[in-house]
Amino acid sequence: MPELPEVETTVRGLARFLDGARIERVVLNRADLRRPFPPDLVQMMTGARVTGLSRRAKYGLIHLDRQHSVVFHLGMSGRWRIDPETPDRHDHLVLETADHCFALCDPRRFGSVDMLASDALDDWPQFAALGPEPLGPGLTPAHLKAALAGKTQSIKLCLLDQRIVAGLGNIYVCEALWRARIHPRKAGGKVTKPQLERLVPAIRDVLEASIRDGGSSLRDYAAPDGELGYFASSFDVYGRTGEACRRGDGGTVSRIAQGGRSTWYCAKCQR
DNA sequence: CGTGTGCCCTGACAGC
DNA sequence: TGCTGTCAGGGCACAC
Repeated sequence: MPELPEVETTVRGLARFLDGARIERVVLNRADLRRPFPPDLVQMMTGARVTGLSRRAKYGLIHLDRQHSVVFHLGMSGRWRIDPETPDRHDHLVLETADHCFALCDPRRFGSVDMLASDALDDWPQFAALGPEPLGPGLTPAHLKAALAGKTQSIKLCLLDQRIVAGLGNIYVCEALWRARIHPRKAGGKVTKPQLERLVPAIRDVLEASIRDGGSSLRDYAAPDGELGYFASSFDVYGRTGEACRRGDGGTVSRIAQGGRSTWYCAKCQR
């Protein structure tokens, strides 16, 4: 499910019921996802109070009052189910507070759960390698200009590289390139300055719009099996093979493969 | 170094 | 009603 907006929405949804609560019970239903669960995860979380939740790139963080933070990644198919009515065979980690139950469900198991000292999060290799947050002050045309300099790789694949910008995935890269009218096959190093100046707000706008959509669904988040997904109706190109370009330029949305994944774009307006 | 490929895993859907 | 093939929001290990 998750790119940055979905993780942000998930973290906000979890925070509503988990922030400040004491974790009374922790159940692990298997030993690993992408990686083994931390060996001391259950012991550290059981009885701990949650002091806050946050997000970095596509990672969600649960901060505990024991100088440690639990870091989760939802991979391709991960989601948190709040107060599920029935268990799911892919609920791998389950947390219980006095009032609520939280199940980390991930059928494909591409996700991960790690635990780190809260004051050393920035040193964690996975975090240290990340580029700037796209919604923070670090994402500027100048940053992209420098990060993309000399790149022969396509701009599509460059934007999926979490070292260049942190948190974009396949959907929102397609959407941002469409908004900025940049051809996905254009070499990263050859994207012009005017294009970069369009790309930065395009990235911000598409992420912020999606977070707003997610936020509007938070109202029902506590519903049994409440689930946050993508808002496909709001996509302009993703998955729209053969449809008319929503810019109204007479172009048609094409689908190509890049790096083994699909890209959708309009050849008429994206150059 | 930068770049390209394949794999991890389950489930949904199309076509026969 | 099966089967089979393809594809899916991510990231990493490896080969060149």
